[in-house]
Amino acid sequence: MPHTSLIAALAQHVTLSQEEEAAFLAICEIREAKKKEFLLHTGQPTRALYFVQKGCLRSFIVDKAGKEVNLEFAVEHYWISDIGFGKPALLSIQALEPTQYVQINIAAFEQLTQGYPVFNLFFRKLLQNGYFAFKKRTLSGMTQTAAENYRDFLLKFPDLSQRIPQYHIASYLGITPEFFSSIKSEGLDLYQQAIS
Amino acid sequence: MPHTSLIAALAQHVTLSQEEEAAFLAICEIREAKKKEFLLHTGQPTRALYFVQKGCLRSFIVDKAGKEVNLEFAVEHYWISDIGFGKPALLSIQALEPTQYVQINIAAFEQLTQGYPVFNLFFRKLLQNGYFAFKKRTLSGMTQTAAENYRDFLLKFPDLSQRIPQYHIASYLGITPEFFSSIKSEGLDLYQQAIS
DNA sequence: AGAAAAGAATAAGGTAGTTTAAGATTTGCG
DNA sequence: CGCAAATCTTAAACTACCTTATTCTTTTCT
Repeated sequence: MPHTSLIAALAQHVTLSQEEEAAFLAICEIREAKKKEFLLHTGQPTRALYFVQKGCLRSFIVDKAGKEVNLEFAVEHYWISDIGFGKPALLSIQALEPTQYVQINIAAFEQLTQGYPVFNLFFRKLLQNGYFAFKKRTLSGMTQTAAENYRDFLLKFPDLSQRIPQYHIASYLGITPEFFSSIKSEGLDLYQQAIS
Repeated sequence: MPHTSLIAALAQHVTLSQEEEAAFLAICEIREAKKKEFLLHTGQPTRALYFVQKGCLRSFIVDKAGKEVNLEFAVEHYWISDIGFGKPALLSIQALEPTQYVQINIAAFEQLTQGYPVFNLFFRKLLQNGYFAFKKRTLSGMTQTAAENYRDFLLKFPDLSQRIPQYHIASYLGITPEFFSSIKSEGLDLYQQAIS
């Protein structure tokens, strides 16, 4: 059952009939990305959304100074995408590990909503969730110190710090790898507090 | 025609029949808020979204230190809301000027989508737009200097700096009123560049 | 396995933005 | 109008985080 986790993810938001489920699966493509492979480059029209079955993807932008800034990580059972469908993508999306994912073409999805309106609701909820999570993280980023944000990261992605380079985490936290290294060596107590 | 601007805002996203338009207007309530009046308090269940016809609303949170952090301003023809419908609101929403707005109850809206599925699409687009705009601003905030963010603010809300206290703008930019005051006195040239 | 490349730690010096505090100016309101 | 409260400015001391540079460690590639 290659789609088990995907079906479970759908069920979180909507209840589907057998027929709807099948129609949805028909537009899903299972794909593999090698480590460092790009699924989307900034500036390309956004054509798909992605659901990670195994591995890890990141979304990021390049700032004026040419530095990459990580926005989101998507590990097992996470959705990820740029958002301005049709418009040129703000973000790039890249695999940080060999990754197995489901690709859902937006045009095909729009088609699908014609015949099965329930997917409008599904997509709406997905967007709401993503927007909510992003807003929450942004707010934390604005009002907390870097060490506190790191603690939040560890709670949200318990094993990810063992799987990807630290400079990607630093970038996600909005700090330099050097400063990240220094808060780690000082502030491990914060994490101890968090998990205890 | 008290709803002219609202209808125009709908038309940006979807094409509606007379009947659909009427059905939508039936669930809209026109309201007035006095200056400083709250439309939503953090922690309350989110029940509505708002469309500003005249005036200005802000959304904000209170951080751990007790300080208010402004997230979004909504002036004429802007939508604003918390996003985690049903869940306790992350944000508070408050009027910064005497404001005339349209309130759309979420439960009533959900009802409406039963009979008129086009509103699922509408809402989805509204969310996409909001998410996109928020993401864009957040990214700018992360990669730009405060003076550059201020310039972007002036371009997006040309007259708002004359209408509301400056400390609200400072809060929106994520800086203190004192530092805001200092970048203003130095960096007006940036704005001159921007509008020329 | 061994060379090359990528990543991590540490340290010194620098800057954007904060804090605190005081004074100046504007606004709201009886 | 006139006073009180709210808002804005300036400035000095301070802090979180950055930059650059060097060394050490780990991973990747052939």
